[in-house]
Parts: sequence; C-alpha cells; structure tokens
Amino acid sequence: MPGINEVAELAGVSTATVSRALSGNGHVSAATRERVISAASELGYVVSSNASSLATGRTKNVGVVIPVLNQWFYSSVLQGAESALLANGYDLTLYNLGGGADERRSVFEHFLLRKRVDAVIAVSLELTAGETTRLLDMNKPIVGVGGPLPGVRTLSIDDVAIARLATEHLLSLGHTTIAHIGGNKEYERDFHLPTNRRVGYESALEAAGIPVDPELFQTADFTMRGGYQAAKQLFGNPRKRPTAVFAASDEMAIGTILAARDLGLEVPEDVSVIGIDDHDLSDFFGLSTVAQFPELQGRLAVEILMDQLHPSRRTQGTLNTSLPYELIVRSSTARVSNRRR
Amino acid sequence: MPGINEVAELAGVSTATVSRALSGNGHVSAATRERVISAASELGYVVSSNASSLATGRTKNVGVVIPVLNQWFYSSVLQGAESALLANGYDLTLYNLGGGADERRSVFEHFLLRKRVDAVIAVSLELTAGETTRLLDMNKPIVGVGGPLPGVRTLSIDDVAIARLATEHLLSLGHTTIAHIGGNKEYERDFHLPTNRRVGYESALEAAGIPVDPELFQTADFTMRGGYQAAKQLFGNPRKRPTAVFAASDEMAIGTILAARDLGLEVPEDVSVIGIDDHDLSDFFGLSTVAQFPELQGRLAVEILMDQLHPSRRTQGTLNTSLPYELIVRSSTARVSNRRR
DNA sequence: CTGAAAGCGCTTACAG
DNA sequence: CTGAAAGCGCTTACAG
Repeated sequence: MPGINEVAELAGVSTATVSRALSGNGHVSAATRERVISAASELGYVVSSNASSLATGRTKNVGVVIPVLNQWFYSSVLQGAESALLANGYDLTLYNLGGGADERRSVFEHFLLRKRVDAVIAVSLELTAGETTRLLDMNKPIVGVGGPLPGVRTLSIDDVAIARLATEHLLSLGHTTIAHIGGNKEYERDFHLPTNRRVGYESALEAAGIPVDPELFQTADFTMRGGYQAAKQLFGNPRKRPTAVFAASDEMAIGTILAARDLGLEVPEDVSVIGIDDHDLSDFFGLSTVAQFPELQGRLAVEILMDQLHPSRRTQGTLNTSLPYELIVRSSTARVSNRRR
Repeated sequence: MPGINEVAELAGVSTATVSRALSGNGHVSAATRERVISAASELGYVVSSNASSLATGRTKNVGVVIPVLNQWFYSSVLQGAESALLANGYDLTLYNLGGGADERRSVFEHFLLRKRVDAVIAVSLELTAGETTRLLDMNKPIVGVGGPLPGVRTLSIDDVAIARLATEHLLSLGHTTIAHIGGNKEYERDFHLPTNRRVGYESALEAAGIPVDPELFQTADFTMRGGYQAAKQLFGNPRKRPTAVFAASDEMAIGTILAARDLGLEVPEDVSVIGIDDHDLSDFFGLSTVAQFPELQGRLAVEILMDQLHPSRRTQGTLNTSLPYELIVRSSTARVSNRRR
C-alpha cells in the first residue's frame, strides 16, 4: 500500500502539495496537480481515511440508527439514506438498535461516540435528553426521522392528517360504517403512531357527524396476519358489519382484503379497504392507500444533515420538517353499494 | 471531549498505562486499572477510533457490500450480519452496490480501499479477479455470500439440491404434471441461480422418469406479481394444466396461490404449490417451501471473518461452506387428488 | 508493572 | 504556488 510519501516522491513535490492537489483544498498549479494525480493513480494510491480523519476531525461517515432492518418501511428509509450519502461522498455506518436499553447504551458509548461519525440519523428512535445533549455537545448534527425530538432537527409525518385523509376518502364514497384497525400499544413508543392514526380516524368521523363506535375498532401488530385476524373479528360481527375498513398500515390492509375474500365478501363491492404506506405489495393487491415515501424520508434526512455539515450551503430551515403524503386510489375502495342491506 | 491525556493526569499515570488498562493489552496492576477505569468513566472518556486505528492498523469495522436493501432476503442477511458484528464489537459500514460498474468502481476505489474496513462481506456480488486480488493484497479478509468466488472463502447454498428437494416433495405426493416458475435471465448474474434451480427441478423429474415439458415452464422476476402472471399462464393452458407448481421463490409461489384462487382453483385440493425461501409471509399463506436461512447466512459470514481476523481462534475450514436448507411442509401441498381428471 | 518516546499517515497554519 | 514542520490522539516496542 503506497503512502502519501511515495506519491510525493514520484511526483517530485512535498507531501503537503500532494495532499492539496488530491483534496482540492488550497491552491496548486495545474501542472503540478496533473503530475500528482498521475503519480497517485500510477501507484494506486488512496488516502487513509483514518489518518485524514485524525488530522481534520472529519470522518465523512454518518451513523444511521434504525430499529429493524427487514421491514419494508425501515429498509426503504435506509436505502434512501444510503444512496444519498453515497452521492455526497459519505459512508454509512449502520447501527441496528432493536433491543433493550443495554444494547442501546452500548452502541452509544462504544460506537457512536468514538468519533467515528460526523453525524447521526436516528430513525424512529426516541433519544433521551442525555443522549441528545451528548451528541450535540460533541458538535455532531443529528436528524431524527419519525417524530419530534427535543432540540433536534427532525422529519416527521402528520399521522393525524394522514389518517383523517384516508377516512375522509371512505366517507366521501358514502360509507358510514367504517371500522379501524389500529396498532398495538407495543408500537406506541414510535411517537404514538397508533394513537395519532386513531385520532385522525375519529376526528374525521366526528366532523362528519358520525359517532365513534368501539365495536368498529380492533388493534393488531402491523403485519398481514395481524390485519387478517382483526378483520375477521370485524367482519364476523353479526350485528354491525362495516362497509369499509381503514387499516393503519398497508400490510394490515392486505390482510383485511384476504380476510374478506375468505369470508366470501368481495372487495370493493361488499367492503372497501384502505391502508397507509404504499407498500411494495399494495399495487399488486389493488390497495387504495395514503402513500408515505420512506426512501424520500431517508434522502431528506441526508440533505438536512449535509446542510448542517456544510454550513456554507446552509439553507437554514425550521427545526421540524413535515413529510409529504399522498392519497392513492386503487381498486379496493368504491362507493358504498346497494348490495348491502 | 476529554482525551487520553486528561484521563492519564486524573489517574496519575502515563498515557501508555491508560491505553493498556483500557484496552486490556499488556499488563497493568489491578489497582492501577481501577484508577484508570474510574478516571475514564468520570470524564466520560471514549477512545478515538481514528487515532486507535491509525496506530494499530485495525479499524474494528467491516464493510458489507449488498445489491439491494429492501428485499426480504438481503435485508435478512444484513440483519444477521449486523447483530453478529455488533456482538463481536465491530461496526458495519454499508455499501449498497446495486447499480452499474461505475458506481461499483467508485465504491471500491474511494471507500473500501481507504483502509476504512478490516474485512469485507460481499453478498451476491461477483467480484472481478482484479478486485479480489486487490483486497487480498491489502490483507483484508473477504467472505462471499451467495456463490463461489475464486480464491475467496464463500458461503453458498446448493441451489440444485434445494430445487430437487422441492420437486421430489411434489413427486412423492403423486404429482406428475409439475410446472416450474423460474427466474429471469436478469437474475442469472447471481451465480446462475435461476438455471441451477431449473436444473434441480429437471433432474428430479428425470430421475422419476418424467420427461421435462417446456409447456410447464415459465419465468418471472421473483416478485409476487410476476409469479401471479406466470401462474395464470400455466393454469390457463387448456390442454395441460399442472397439478403442482414449484416456484423458485416464495414470493412467486404466493403469487401462484393467489392466481389459483382467482381462477377458482383450490390449493392444495386442485393444485399444490411449493416455493423456496421461507419468506416472512409464507407461514401466513400456508406455503410449503424449502427454507434457506438468510439471517443465519449473515451470521455465519461474520463468524468466518472473525476466524480470519483473529487467527488465534482460527478453525481453518474449507474455502467454501455449504449453507443449510430445510423442507417445510405446510398446507399448500397435498397428495394429487382424485378430483382431477 | 510502568514510562518516555517514536510512529501511525495524513492536513494545515505559517513562511516564503 | 509550494515546502518544512507541528499536530491530530492513540499504541507499542524498548527500557527499566
């Protein structure tokens, strides 16, 4: 492995000049730059990032802390962040922080803080005040994805508004018996996502003058199977079968479609179904949904970070950025039918 | 940010001793160690990984190169690798190398080789001889997951055997008109996966004395939708409808189940379906399959790497390690029924 | 068991 | 525009 000295020697200049020519910091005559560059490529030289980081204090590396990897939403955020980071010349160091407080403390202490990263993207992670302070004290920008974090720039989506929009879509089609499959309390820690979506659903109903009926509410674990089971409960109710179901995620909504089919109900003739996400599979199932764009979320997080890392091009925004969402109507929702009753 | 000097001062020892006490390399008296450790924690000291790496030449960081992030198989491999790496005290730097040769060269030149990582896990990536040589020359262990790489330790699965097993399962249930939905050529680059699975299917048929019929073969893109469409073709064939379908992935197999339902065929009464993977959704759909264990694959890759990184605990294995697989019979396969013909 | 000092491979004021 | 030299924060022979 050739070092900077060898390049300097071959090019007939000092190591300082090599550093300047290759990094673009500081002036170097065009001719010299040429010589340096060709010497470097001849030797196959590539700077040692450790040495460079130690000297400059910058690592060109961003830590991404994410609770799960193999779920559509999270892996999409990760994908978006990765490609944006790569485009900006940054590496991505991955910290999968599913578990308990211990694992988490360990990651913070032993990894994040080792000056290994210039900044942190925290996905769906509620940092404690101490953790935030510590990172900020070190002058490491943080951006949170998924919910507001005190004192930290965040990207978040208006879950109440999304849920209201989905429900209003059903209302506008004439439905009045609209059930909701929400998330378990287990998912409450993610910035009260289940509650927010439920609140959006209820507020839409109330605005339409329709009383909220606890019989039309079920919870599940955001999976297809969970949605399927919850939907069976709903559809099986002999005295109050919903004509429409709003599920808090597309996977649960797909489970709902499958449950309807298994009960001999047709979608959307007998029951309309809408979800939230615009999951990979939703188009295939013809599912109407409110799209959130996780890849975009990852990309936006990187953009915000770059602004903070390179204050020159700083566009100074607000502390919290709202994420876009969009109603996508496919074939799982339709006007309430006469076939019913 | 306190440095090692401050810890040394507070503990009343030299920086050398601090380093030794904290890292565990070299002898330090118990009393001194105590003092150092409490001084360090009092100051909130944590070593700078850059400085440490520069001095030792080791980064405690492993690069994982992976073609896609948001697909079940790959994200599961990643998850397995991540947790195993974390457990071993290593960081994971992620390189998502979907694209073209350019992006790829760029990653190699500008990232991997910057001495940022101690080792590389290459998932489903055919490295060129040059790339392999270069990494090996730098003394960076590599382990490939997904297929044999010349001169590199690899983990691979016997796709021919898996496909044969799946097909034999159908044969043993009395099926003789068995269709296969294989992968597109587009996926051939992944170590000829589609071809290998097709070969396994055909060899099982031949061993059973059943001629291979091109009318019973379709290709798709490994997605549910692709499987659905291919299955419709198969089931729609008026003169040769299969009684069983072996799909080269679970997502395609699930698509097949849905296609059957939409045509009014019952699974498994009218048609048996088997896939490969044991995807997250397979249990929910009652899909019989041959499981491969991607998380385990990620974990094993890390183990092999650790053996090479820490030759002390070297268990010196062969160059290529075969991955386990297992037939899982659920409710999508059954004895060929009398209802047919 | 412990310390003084060299060295890891860069970058960047400071001079010129 | 370019070079000599200090410094980034550790680790580790080398002595003792």
